[in-house]
Amino acid sequence: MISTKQLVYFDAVARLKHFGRAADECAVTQPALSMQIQEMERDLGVSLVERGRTIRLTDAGEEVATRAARILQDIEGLTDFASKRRATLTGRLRLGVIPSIAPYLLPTVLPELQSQYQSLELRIRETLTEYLVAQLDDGTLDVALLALPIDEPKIETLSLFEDRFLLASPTDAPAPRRKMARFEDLDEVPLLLLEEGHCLREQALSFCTLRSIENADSFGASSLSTLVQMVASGMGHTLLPEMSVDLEAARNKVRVTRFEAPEPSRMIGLAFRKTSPLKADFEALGAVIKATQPPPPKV
Amino acid sequence: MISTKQLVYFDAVARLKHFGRAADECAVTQPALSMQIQEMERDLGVSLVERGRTIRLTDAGEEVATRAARILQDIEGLTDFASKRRATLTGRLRLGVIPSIAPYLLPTVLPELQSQYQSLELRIRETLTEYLVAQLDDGTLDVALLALPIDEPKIETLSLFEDRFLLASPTDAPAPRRKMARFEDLDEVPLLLLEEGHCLREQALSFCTLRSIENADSFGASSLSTLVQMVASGMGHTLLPEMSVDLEAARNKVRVTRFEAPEPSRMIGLAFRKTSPLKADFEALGAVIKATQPPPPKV
DNA sequence: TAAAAATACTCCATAGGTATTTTAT
DNA sequence: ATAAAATACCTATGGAGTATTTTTA
Repeated sequence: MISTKQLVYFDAVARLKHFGRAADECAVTQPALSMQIQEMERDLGVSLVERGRTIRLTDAGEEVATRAARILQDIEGLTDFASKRRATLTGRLRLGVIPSIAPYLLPTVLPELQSQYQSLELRIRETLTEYLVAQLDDGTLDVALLALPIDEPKIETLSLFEDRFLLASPTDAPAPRRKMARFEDLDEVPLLLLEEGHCLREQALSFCTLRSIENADSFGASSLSTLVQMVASGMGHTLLPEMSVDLEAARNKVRVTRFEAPEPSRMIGLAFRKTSPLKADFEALGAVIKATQPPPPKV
Repeated sequence: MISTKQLVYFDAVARLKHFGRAADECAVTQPALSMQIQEMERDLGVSLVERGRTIRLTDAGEEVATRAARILQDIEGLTDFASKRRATLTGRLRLGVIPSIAPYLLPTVLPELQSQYQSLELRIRETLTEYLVAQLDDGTLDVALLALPIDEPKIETLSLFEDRFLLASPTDAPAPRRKMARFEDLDEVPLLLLEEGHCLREQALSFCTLRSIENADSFGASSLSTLVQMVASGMGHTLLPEMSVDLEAARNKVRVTRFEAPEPSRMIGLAFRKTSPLKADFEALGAVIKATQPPPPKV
């Protein structure tokens, strides 16, 4: 089969009409180049060059030279493309985000990403952890931003930062006895949660005592926004991730209280196939996300 | 630089999504193929394949696969083109012919060539030997059909057949004493010739005695047709190449007589640069021309 | 005779093979 | 546990270098 080397050598001969100078341009000796041209003519079964004191391309040689030049351009195009892709976070990146993160982080993260990585083409998909993991698995997603841990053999994760849970209560509820909330406080009141499937629901429940679990609403809201509105209307209390507080507490009248140490929290991180060769890109992505977050809480 | 081998191997991997089967298809072992793919990724500086129990192309890998497939197609196109050109007498052939041959041979030769070599693209140029040789020399002509010998260091020739000269006389001239003409007959009559530059003029003169040369018209006709018309109108005699007799004598009233042995003749042949790699094609061309000629004279 | 390409030969890089290990599921 | 790719190591092909010959103009 015709090699790129032969195409390069022949292209030089076609342009310079001189084996010696073509060899110089290709940084090889004249016999080396001559041999490759002969081999190429043998492969093709056609004379490409008419040799004399001065050389000339045959009619077939002219056509082959044209085609060779085009092929070499395409190969250059290939390497150029690759050299652009060498930089981290370029090209298409399919990012999945869970619903309890997306509305709070993306508004700050996306502009930052676009400004730092102009050639990044982000495709965002927002759905539950379960589906994100399945899509990572079947290759329809490159990376997911969600709450850790993810316990899947094929999945590797990267921790980014802790996101504390705060207690959200109706403003018309009795004023708290302490400045800081305690888990036992939940025993006394109805607890509102997201619907089944949201990891936030399970995480919240994991901090509760048996009593408070019995208080939990078994229907569940379909979004944090709805949940906060329910709290504001006095239907009960809930746990809110800190990243959502600015947005959700601002537009609803709810009282937000931190818990006593140890404060409950979720770990936010990235998940991706452990076979993915894009780990470096995901680390860069993680750095950008982390940078948009306020500094970690002082203990 | 990316080699065609790497493109072939990667194309197989991209299609089959399996190193082992790709290696089979390429008739190499799996490690050999794996090494080339790794080398290609190193060259490009980009991961192309995500390895796991089952493999997957990266986004960059998909793009590279598309480009690679196209490049491989173009290389195939190149070799296909060459394999078509492998046959003799295909593609462009620039053929020069002298004026004293063209009108008599081409009408039979060209249809025969076209029927035997459909993919031959003939370009015909008709001019004097001197210019044909110069154009062979500077590469604007591939081969010329003319009268031999040609004495040029760069030019090689191929003899095809002898073309006898016959004596053409006005029908109103005194009836010849013999059935066969003799050179001395020319001493008695005015001799008409083509104008300067036509090899036919020099060839005719070379058969004549000093006496008959003095009879020669010093102006000269610009074509054989004109010359024969001049003979027909009684202005003198001339030598006609046999190949022209059917056409020229038929439409003019002239008496045509063969010479006694040794009959004067010219050798018709092909001329081309001795460096030309198309000699095989010229031999095929010569064979076709020869085949259109009547069998050689019996001695 | 001079310039250029072809040939002869030698050497080394590397592609490819075999055997084995590592990795992923 | 198994399938698949990576690694280690070795061999051999062939690409490239030097020196020389042949050919063309």
